Parts: sequence; C-alpha cells; structure tokens
Amino acid sequence: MSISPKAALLEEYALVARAISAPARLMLLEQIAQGERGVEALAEKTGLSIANASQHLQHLRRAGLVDSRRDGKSVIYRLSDAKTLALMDLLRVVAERNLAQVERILRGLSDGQDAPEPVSRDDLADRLAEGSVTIFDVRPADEFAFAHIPGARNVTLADLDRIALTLIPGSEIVAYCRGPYCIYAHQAVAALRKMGFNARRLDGGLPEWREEGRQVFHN
Amino acid sequence: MSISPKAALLEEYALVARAISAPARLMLLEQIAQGERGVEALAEKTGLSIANASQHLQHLRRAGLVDSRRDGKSVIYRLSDAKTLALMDLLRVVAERNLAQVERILRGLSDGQDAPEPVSRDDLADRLAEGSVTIFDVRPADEFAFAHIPGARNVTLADLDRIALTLIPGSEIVAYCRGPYCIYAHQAVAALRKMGFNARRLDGGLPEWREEGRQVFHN
DNA sequence: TATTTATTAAAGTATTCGCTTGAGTGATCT
DNA sequence: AGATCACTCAAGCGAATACTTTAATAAATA
Repeated sequence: MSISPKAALLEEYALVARAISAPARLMLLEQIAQGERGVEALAEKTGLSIANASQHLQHLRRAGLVDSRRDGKSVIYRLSDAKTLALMDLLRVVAERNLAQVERILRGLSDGQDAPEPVSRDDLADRLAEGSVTIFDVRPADEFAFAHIPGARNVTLADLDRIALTLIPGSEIVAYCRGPYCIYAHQAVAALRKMGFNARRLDGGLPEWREEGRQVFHN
Repeated sequence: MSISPKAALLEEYALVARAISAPARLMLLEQIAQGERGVEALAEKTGLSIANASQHLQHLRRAGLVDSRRDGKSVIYRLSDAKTLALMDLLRVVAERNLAQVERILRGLSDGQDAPEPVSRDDLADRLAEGSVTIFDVRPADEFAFAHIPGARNVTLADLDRIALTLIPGSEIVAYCRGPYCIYAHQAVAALRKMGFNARRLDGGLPEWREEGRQVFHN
C-alpha cells in the first residue's frame, strides 16, 4: 500500500490547491484575513450555513491554511501563515493575466471606464503622513468598526452619492476594502470618478496593509 | 441567470486553483515546464493514458495555465506564462510550511539525514564561471538530451554508485532535476552525502534556471 | 482518394464534493 | 444538574471529476 514519495508529495500539494479551489473557501479565507473570527460570524458573513461553513473550515485546516483554537464556547479560526495571503494573491494574478473572462468582469465593475492603476501602500502611507489624501473604507460598518486604517472614513456604496455632495470637487480619494478579492473598492472608485473625483484604489486591502506592519486602528 | 460579479470572479479564481489541484495535472505542468511537448510525449512521461492526458491538458488550458498550438500532426502544449511556475512554487512552499506530512516525506527522501540548504542559482552561476563545482543533472537521459545546464553531467540515480568511484573524495557537487517538485535531486544528494561527498541541491530546476535568462544547452 | 498517425470528443462508471438535515459534544449560564 | 449555546459529526443526495473505452476529426502519407 505504500505509494511512491513523489505521488505522496503531489497529493499533499494538490490538497492545498484543492483547499483554495472552491469559491466558498476563498470567501472564508478573505473573511478570516480581516481578523480571526468564530464559525458563526464567518458563516453569517459568507452566507453559508453554519454546518457547511464548519466543514469548509475543516477542509482549510486540513490543508494547513488556517488554525483554530477554542475560546470559551467559540472556536476561533485564523490564518496560519502570511504565505496564505500571498498564495491567494498569486492565484488572482494568474487568473487575471490568463483568463479573458476575468478581464471582462473587472471591466464591468468599472462601468466601462478605464480603471486607473492602484495606489501602492507605500504611496498611501506617505500621503497619509502629509495629510494630503482622503481615505474611504468601503467595507460594511461592522468590519470597519473591528479594524481599519487610521484616518479612513467608513463609506458604504449606498452612502456614496450622499457623501459625495460634501466633498470638495476634484479632491483626491483612495478607496480600499477587504483585499484583492473584494470588489467594493473597484465599484466605489468607478462611481466617484464618474462624479468627477480623482479616485483610485489602494493596492490590496486591510490584511495586506496590516501584514506589512503598518498601523491599524483596532477594537 | 446573471450571478453577482463577486461570485463570478471567485469562480474564475477557483477554476485556476482546481486546475492545480490534481496530482496528474501537477505532473503534466512539471513536464511542460521542461519544454513544450506533444500530448503523446507528455502522456508517456507522466504514465497517463493518452486520452486521459489530453483531457487534463484541456483542463489546464481552460484555466489559462497552458497554451497549445498545432504542429503538423501533433498538438504542442507549453506554459502560457512564467507566473504559472511561480504559482506552483508558492503552492509547494505553503504545503511544506504547513503540512507535517510533507516534512515527513522530504525527510524520508534524505534517508534520515538533515538535508543542507539548497544552492541558489546565483551561487551556482558564480561557481560555474570559476569552474569550481561539478554539476549533476539527475533527470532521465532523454530530458537531459533535450536541454540542460551547460557543463552539467547526466547522472541517473542508478548510475550514482558507479560514478561515485570516479570522483575525487570530498569534492563539491550540485545536483538538480526538473524543478521544485522533482525528488531525484533530493535522493541523489542524500546518496552522495552518505558516500562522503559535499553534495547539495540546486534551488529549483531547469525551468527556473531558464526562466531567469541563464544559459541553457538546447537541442 | 484512401490510409495512417496524433489528438479530441463522447459515453459510461466509480469516486469525490458540496450542501442539507439531524444528532452529538463541550463549554457556559442559571 | 439541567438548559443553552457554538460547533462538529454522520448520513444522504445530487452534481461534478477522474479514468476507461470507443468513436470521430485533422493532418500527413501512400
């Protein structure tokens, strides 16, 4: 019954790939990257049933992508390693580069306009220090409350039209959300540009910002 | 019928992940990385039936990881993008870091000994220029004949004992094979070290060497 | 034009996956 | 201790996958 070591290794690598090969698990990873959470919160955020979320989470744990620990009644999941984020990001890069379908979806998010290059995190940090930029955190209010980039203002897509009236026309805005998989920032930037603002996306989202050791406001 | 753009994007990312989530397809990618090849050659190298290999290859093509073109009677497959190699390598890194099982298998390959750190490609290039190192290409003869690092000597695992007798004891040897998924170099290094040679693996294999624009002997 | 060769398509089967439902487990609260 | 809460396990079902066998297609050759 002993199979070759080569086959055994490939089986393990494939196990990791299989873990990131279901949309539900990618959503869970995106949520866990925001900060460690219990099963119920993750299920609620991703729209999965509790039992289903639990099973997916165990799949992720078997692949070594997340760790879990017990905290009272809850079981808290968190990313086991920063490389997990890197793997997800590279997956996205490969998909965007090779699949025309992805190009099309992203173009649709920008409402036909050409999207500008994202702002690098280094750039944003510099401008933050100068105070020369407005930052919009385009995530749901509870995620913003949990953690956000200091100085960011929580603005959901629904708020955008109302908020825009209070902004100085032409001002420079940087929007971010959960990370590279999150589309809110794309949509917010497209809407703001349509209104004539100089809006751009931040490259990556909160997890990538935190991962680089930058300051995060945390509750 | 129109699903949300978010779900559509995740489905595309998952498609790419699914493509690298089967051992058979990882083997195919490893082979294709050696150089472009037809279906029959790939099937033979990986031990898959022709029809099965063809289906896996189409799976890889749908995910945008490989391209194909017709050359006479044959259909030639090749990597569509260097990022594919990077993705496979990161997959391996994540698996090695997080899965105890992988650690165990790799330890088994080294026959219980502690394996030394691999030699970087920069280092090897420097030593090659100095002529201060012996390079073993531990792949099957046909793959060596197809392409190899200039100055390398083709030595299969079966030859190793015989060849060892002709080497100066204590000499420094660097072994490489197909790439990070290939175990021949691990095994060769373990065997050579047991015989008292100062042997180490090259980091990566021929595809990574070529990818960096370094010289490759090619037929 | 007919035949051979290389590959893909189609059809069938066994296995695995994703999701649901309902029962089971561990920790906390009363 | 009993009730409750948060999660996991087990069973079951439909859909998707991996592999095999058997056509079908496309290009080269006779």
